Amino acid sequence: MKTKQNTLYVGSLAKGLRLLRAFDESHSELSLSELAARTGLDKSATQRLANTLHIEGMLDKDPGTRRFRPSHAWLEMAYAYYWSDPLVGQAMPKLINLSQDLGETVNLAEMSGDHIIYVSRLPCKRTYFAATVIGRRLPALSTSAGRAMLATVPEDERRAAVETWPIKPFTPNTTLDRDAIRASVEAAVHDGYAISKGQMILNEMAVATPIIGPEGRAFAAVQCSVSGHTWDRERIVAEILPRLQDAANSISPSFQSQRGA
Amino acid sequence: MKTKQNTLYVGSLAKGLRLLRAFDESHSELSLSELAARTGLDKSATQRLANTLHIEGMLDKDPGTRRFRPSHAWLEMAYAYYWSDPLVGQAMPKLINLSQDLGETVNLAEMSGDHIIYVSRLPCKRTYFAATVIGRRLPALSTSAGRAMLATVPEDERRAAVETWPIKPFTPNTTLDRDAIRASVEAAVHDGYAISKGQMILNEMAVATPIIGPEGRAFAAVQCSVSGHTWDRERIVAEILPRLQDAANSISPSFQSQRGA
DNA sequence: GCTGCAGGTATTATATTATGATACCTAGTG
DNA sequence: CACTAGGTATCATAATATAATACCTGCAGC
Repeated sequence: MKTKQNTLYVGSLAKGLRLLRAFDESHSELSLSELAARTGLDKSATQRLANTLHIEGMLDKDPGTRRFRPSHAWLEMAYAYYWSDPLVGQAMPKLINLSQDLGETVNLAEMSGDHIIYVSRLPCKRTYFAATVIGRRLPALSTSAGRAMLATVPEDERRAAVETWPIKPFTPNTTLDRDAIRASVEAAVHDGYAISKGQMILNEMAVATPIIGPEGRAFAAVQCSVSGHTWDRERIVAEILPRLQDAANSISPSFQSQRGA
Repeated sequence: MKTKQNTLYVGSLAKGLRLLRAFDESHSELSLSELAARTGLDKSATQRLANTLHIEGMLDKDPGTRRFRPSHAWLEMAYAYYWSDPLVGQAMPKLINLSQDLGETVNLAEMSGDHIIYVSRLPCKRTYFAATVIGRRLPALSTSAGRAMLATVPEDERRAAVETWPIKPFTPNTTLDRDAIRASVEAAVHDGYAISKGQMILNEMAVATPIIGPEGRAFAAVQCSVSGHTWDRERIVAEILPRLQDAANSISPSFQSQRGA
């Protein structure tokens, strides 16, 4: 193992985590050999690590197919996360009120490197599955929430982000032109909110307002998703935005603790 | 390490997982020494393992306080879980409809050993925080969902569960008398649903109907929580139950894959 | 019904890797 | 200012993870 030659680094643990990360949206259950292939570990290592994870209750194993799946422990981890994130506790009641008030889907997103991650979702209308579950990470530049947050950081940093952060097409309409993205972000600087259309799924519209943190900088945003068939920009600004902003502002208290190293 | 003397068991990985499990509801951020104390590992081991988890992005570290916290990766794990659980995809749209229809909080619970775990929650009214986040595990015998599910298993198994599964007081009204619990479960056998009152929090009421699986046995339930101040048993049966049952029945298709070893 | 193969399971000798004792820093307290 | 608690770094040691290999099992094709 030529990786991290550090006596404070436990390779076996890191490899075990690689097994966990092998599961995602399109790999929801994996056999031993698939795990080995996806992690790049050899058969023996995979066997030992997967077995350990199974014994420890992190992976379920179908006795018939011998395939591994994430266990309920993965949900318990989300539960523990929630208690550790001071924002969620503050925001939850206001988000519930907001979603009931609007009758539309309301989300809480946080900045996570150059992505955003949905921390809480309150779906009110049926949509596609991925829009209803928490923990989804999306490129910040392609989301209204990400742009609304970016709008609160200093100009140089903002520009750098628009130039370098990753983007990739989700729909034929996903904006891949960084100039267009910059325009959208700068509009958000001016307006204090961001609206996007069809970035993640066709005909979906989203509006987001930042939750301002300690130094005027946002690490989170409240976002509302609606159907582009029944809503347009004007009506969103008139009917949704005011209440969205009220909610975001009422959450804003001091969130000193920034995450990461 | 006298544990699992098995060559297919990687101790370091298991120890790393112990660190992760050290975080919970009442331990949302931990220092190195607290981690060591809670896991029973010595200082050096804790240091190395925590450091590894930090490098791998599983733990955030506050640069000021040097305390560790669950990272966003913990939410991503929930996301991966959702894709692996066939029930969630089936149930979600119906649950959304149901919650909008009722205007009350709707939950999806699954059996997890002798506990239930909330897999999806759609809060409609403000309640206490723990009732709004997924991944919470509760003793099955103390919940309407658990009792509704138990009601679908063979009699001997059911009796054994009522006798032996854990219970503990959450409120002064939590039922600790196993005879009373048996009565409640047997009522659910007869009625096809379970109603509980004040088990987890004072004056909260809950009604649950099982999602019937392959051999007539339920591994999941749809549950609705309401305030005991504004609802009573009769009104729940009259107004909530029918729609709850419709929802549960419409989900029921074949869920062959049972979890665990 | 037999053969071959893919995928899962079990064993073992080897040395790489995790270990934990100890020493060193740093910041906060009395 | 001295003291302490808590975090960080180092290192010799052997315990532990490793990966090669052999063994099962069940399925597909003949």
